[in-house]
Amino acid sequence: MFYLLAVMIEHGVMNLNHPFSYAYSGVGKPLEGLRVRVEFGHKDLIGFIVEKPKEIQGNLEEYNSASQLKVKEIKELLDTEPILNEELLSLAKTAAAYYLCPFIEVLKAMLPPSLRPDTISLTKPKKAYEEKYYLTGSSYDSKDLDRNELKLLERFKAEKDGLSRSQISSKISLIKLEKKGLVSLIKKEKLRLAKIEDEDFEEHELSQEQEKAYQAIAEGTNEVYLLEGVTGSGKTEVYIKLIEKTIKEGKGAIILVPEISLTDRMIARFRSLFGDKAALIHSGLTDAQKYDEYLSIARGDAPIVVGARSAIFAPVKNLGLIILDEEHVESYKQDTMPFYDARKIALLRVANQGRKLVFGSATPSLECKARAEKGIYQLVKLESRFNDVKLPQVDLIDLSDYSNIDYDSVIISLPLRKRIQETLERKEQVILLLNRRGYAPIYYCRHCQKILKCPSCDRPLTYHKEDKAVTCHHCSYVLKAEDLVCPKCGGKVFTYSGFGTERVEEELERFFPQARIVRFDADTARKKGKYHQIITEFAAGAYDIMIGTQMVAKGHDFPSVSLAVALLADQSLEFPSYKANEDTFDLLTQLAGRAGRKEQGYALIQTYSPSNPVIKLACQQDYEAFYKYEMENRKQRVYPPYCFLINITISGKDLSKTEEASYRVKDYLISKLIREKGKRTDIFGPAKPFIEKRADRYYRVIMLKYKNRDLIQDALVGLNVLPLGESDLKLVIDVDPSSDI
DNA sequence: TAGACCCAATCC
DNA sequence: GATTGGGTCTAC
Repeated sequence: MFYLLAVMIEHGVMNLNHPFSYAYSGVGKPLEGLRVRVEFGHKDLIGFIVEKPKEIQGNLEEYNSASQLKVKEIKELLDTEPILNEELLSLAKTAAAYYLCPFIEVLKAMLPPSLRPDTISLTKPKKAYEEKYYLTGSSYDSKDLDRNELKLLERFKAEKDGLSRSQISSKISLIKLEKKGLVSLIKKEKLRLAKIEDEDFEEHELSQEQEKAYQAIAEGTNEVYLLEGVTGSGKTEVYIKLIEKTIKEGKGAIILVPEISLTDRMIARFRSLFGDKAALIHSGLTDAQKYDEYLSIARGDAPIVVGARSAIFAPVKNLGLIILDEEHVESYKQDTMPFYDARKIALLRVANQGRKLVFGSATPSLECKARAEKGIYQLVKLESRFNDVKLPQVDLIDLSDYSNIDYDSVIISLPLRKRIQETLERKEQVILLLNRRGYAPIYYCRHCQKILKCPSCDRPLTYHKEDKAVTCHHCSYVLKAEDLVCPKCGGKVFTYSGFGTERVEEELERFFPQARIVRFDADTARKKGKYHQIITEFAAGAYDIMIGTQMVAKGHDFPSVSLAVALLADQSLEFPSYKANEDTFDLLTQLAGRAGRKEQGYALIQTYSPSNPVIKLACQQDYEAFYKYEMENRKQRVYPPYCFLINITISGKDLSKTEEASYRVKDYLISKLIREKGKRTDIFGPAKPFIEKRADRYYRVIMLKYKNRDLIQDALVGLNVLPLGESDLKLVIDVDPSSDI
């Protein structure tokens, strides 16, 4: 007798995305959900048992000769119990089908490195133990102990957490005490959890409005809620109360924030309320920490999970509530395999489970808001701000109006200069946003005007003055700015145009020599700990002005900021994505929200298009009006939420072969979706994406707009096994892409 | 004619 | 994804 196992192997490719049969005739019973070590071809790989093992009578040889397979015996069972519970296992299956990606890739995304069905998991940290001496006996006659032994015994009595060998100087007394059975060496699991800085939080009673919102969700019968509340309306307090209730009912909760940096405050707050019942999960933890946090969640020791995107897969026992804060933020969507969206996964996890899901936002995504309006989600609003602080007043500065511009600086207009000066005089802080790193985005030869471009990506290189380098922001290409030679004319003199944060910083230093200025972008935050350092120092008032990329707008609390400025709002508006309007509105709202946490603040928007409706609505801080405007826009152009999108990207090293293949893919889709089904599905492209070439590969995108996924699922599954001709050509499917380019 | 090189097939 | 094995090309 042996067990026949259906095993998925670790290679995350579509043509291996089916179970392979293996045999197990060793001791014990293999289970669905265990990892195994198997020989696949000629290599040892990790596999994952995906079905309930079948008992087969007779021996393996007989079985193999009866079937045409050459079933091999597995080499080893790697786990003693399933690494995923039933819910997560079935979630993985659903997600793999929805995102059209290999099942094993979803598992890898769900599990910490140490538990992944992946060869690397074998070398990753496992449980750590710590050996300490503990007081284990109590009956002794003090006459039998010498002075040193008694002294040591007293220490043991005082130290409940035990003493490690190195903490004890008198080893002889220790051995004597051990022999007398009074102390003994005990091996305990050591948790390598992330250190949380102690912070004091004042927890307030809920306001009437907050209480009402809490009641609506706590007593509602819906599964999904949208908690719509302006910045500063106190959504977090409502979350906390909901989680308290969930814990009291003996259930667990997950709360997601869009970025790792925002988990700091959240976890600190939850640890101060719930102690070690709150676990933290995000990709910035060490592998050991991820493993320990994961296990303490899976065991039920930590029923509350705080985290970024990947925490949506946390194995919370008896999960009752998921909260997704800042629901509209695009970082909930992963832009690499398996391209999942935490919002979608959250919806899958609450479906038909008697659980609740709360989406929170000041500017909900159109999809979410539309569903709330339709009554699919229950809409709960928070309309007043904490302490009744008024929303910031937002003013426009028209950059196309010459009277605003002093040619001494194009980017820091005259009215802006005045407002910064006034703010500094009041000893208040200023935040400036420019969504572009580096000194200048264009670097060109003074002699022949040739713009330097990345040889791999064909996009202009950015000049970084501080690093004395020109770099490509789409790949890792870097050139030293010294002794550069123009590839076209051999010229040696270069100049630049346009503005990046570095250059604005320099301008600010020129205009406000007395001000303390800090730059906050991926370049200055890169170094470890710098991110946090800049935020805390700025919040503590160590600087007067912060200039940075969009990370300055993220939900950090800077009480002394009274002026927030978008230096060039047109920048994000002109981005060729159907979401450009929404992203711009969100960014400007988010930025304005940085000003005036204590009392009314001000925001300034510099723009070349002051009559643009999105900019105007952002100035009025009118989300509802923006929602109506943009819904109409989407309806006209048929974009989500009026349809769903799928992007199919074909890439290759050879441009013409890539194009040829993409037309073949389109032909396939036409034959499957239009001719065969007779259903109307819109197929667009192949088009050149915004970044047509990246790291020596050319890209083409085909976009599908559809309304009913069931009707196109077969065709999509077929796409994954479509022969592309060249082995170098790649096809990637992105379901619900975060943009259409 | 060995070795390089490329592609398609196969992996249970 | 990685390897293999067979076919073809290439240099001496």
